[in-house]
Amino acid sequence: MNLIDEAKKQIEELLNGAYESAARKGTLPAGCVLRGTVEIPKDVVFGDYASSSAMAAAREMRMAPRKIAEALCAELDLTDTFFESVSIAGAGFINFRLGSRWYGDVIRAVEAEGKRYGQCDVGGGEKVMVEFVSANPTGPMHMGNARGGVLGDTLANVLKLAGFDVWKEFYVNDAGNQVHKFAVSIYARAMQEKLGEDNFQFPEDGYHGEDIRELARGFLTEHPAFPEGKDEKAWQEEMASFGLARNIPRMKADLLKYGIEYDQWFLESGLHESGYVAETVELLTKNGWTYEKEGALWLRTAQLLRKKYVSEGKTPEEAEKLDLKDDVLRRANGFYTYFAADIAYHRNKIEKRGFSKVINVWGADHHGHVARLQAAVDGLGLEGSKRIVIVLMQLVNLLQDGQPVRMSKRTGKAIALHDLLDEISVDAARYYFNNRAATSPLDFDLDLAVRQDSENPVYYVQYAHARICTLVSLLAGDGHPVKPAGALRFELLTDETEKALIKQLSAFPEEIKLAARDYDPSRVNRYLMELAARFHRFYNACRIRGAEEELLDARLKLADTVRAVLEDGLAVLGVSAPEKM
RNA sequence: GCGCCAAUAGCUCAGCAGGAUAGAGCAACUGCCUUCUAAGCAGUAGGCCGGGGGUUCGAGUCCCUCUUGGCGUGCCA
Repeated sequence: MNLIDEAKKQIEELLNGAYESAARKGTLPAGCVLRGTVEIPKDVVFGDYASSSAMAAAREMRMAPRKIAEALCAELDLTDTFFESVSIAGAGFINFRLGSRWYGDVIRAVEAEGKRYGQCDVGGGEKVMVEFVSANPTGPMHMGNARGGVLGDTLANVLKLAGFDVWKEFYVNDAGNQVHKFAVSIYARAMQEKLGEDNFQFPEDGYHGEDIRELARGFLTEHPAFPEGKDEKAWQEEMASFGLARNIPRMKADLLKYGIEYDQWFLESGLHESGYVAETVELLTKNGWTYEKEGALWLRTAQLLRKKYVSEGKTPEEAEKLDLKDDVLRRANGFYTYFAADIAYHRNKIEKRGFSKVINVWGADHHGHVARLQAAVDGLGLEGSKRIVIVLMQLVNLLQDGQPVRMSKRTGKAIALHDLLDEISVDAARYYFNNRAATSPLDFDLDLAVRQDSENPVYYVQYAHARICTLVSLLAGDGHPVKPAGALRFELLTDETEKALIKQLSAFPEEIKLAARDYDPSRVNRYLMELAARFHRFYNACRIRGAEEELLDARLKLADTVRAVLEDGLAVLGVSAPEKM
């Protein structure tokens, strides 16, 4: 149950009812509709909830906001509501103060719903896919992949709680140009092993990383006859398969260390082999969106984009002015581009597998691709602009000693994921990578992340959980087990820290809802920080052990309720909730 | 050139379907453990929310413009 929603809804109903009777009595003009929002004021002196309806209605009613507020308040009956008092303040805010019943309701709701507390049904069982990381299997994963992995996995958890039917997928680019480069690179290293470093030229645009040398050596161990018996091309093909067969399980293992598991690892090669890419391109041709030029087959991306922009509200003149380019789908050499495969892949997601929404976590450097992909899928008649959601993630700046470390796959300087985990815990990594909204760049300071002290905010949250666990078991030893909520007197919880803490408990379902709406799981981090902070404040202000019996029981229950929500919230993040620290 | 994203405390960032006196963490300073975990709490200090216009009863939040930074603009993926 979302008690914040309930409270807001109740205020709207109260005010609408008050307006109707005021209009009947003639204290307010009839025929108006109350607008304005209900929100939680920053400062509790203004009450627990505030409505701006009176100010919003001022113009339409031709009355001073405070006069409107007074007329509304005169008609309010708070009997049997969450609220005990109402007041008018400032320019015409109507401020509501919660009665004690509401606080008990929150704790009882968390107990009654158990693990379901925090869930909501905005998803309505809608089938959605979250595709994330999808790193090239031609080399080790780097920091950006780690962030994407944590972001995607956490987002999937949030969407599940919000009532979506979530499928997690990794798109394996095991076809196309970069696999060719991969094969050529291994081949060159293998030849160098055989002939000596200086006697075989390594391709300039090849992959220079040490991992390629290792793959070459591994290949030679299994194929001592190399380079005899087959031609260059055949060897390279075999090397590509060999390398992918090594790298893909390695990526799976690395991600699993972060607690990231996929429902499916989807192979790009399958789309090519089954003819699905060719068929998709044909479909675009049939729809009139392609043309041939200089031996290649082109997509009329510019035209598709203009159509998309106009349907999204731009005027045709504005759209015409944009400098847009078409894309190649099939090269002059007969091979399909990555773009063609990607269009086919999204057709597969939407048309073949029936996902009503596909959410892709991409690095911000791919942003130029977003609208083009959506427009292309529009061209297939599959509502790409509506169904494809791209969460753009700003890149990770790796810092050491406060100085940026340049990362480049080509020069092989990428910091590998499994190395990172040797340094810091999974908990710290998962919290750290989810600590910023995807839209803001993330500085990853190696020296800072390695520190296992209170510097890292994850410990602040975990500490609150551990503190409560100790407390609960200590009191159980004293003969004070946590009791069911039904028998407890929560109206005894009158301290400001107690009320603030309960209000934060009530916000959990709302936070999940907003995190799902904005595709922003980092909200959960901030929520938990605040919950932990309010607990620590309560803990310092209100003693539990030694308090009078009924108060002790109510406070202990409150603490234990916080523990449960911390545990569930940390679970969303994939972070453990330790009982001792 | 064009396009996307950003600019808030010394540092890193929240706050953005407009609301009251702009918040947190880190860093600095002052207090609080004979009583439930001090990985904690309380307090002090720190801000023309990049500049300028506009819409509004009301703008950090929306619109325009300028400045600065990141990224993109491949028959790469």
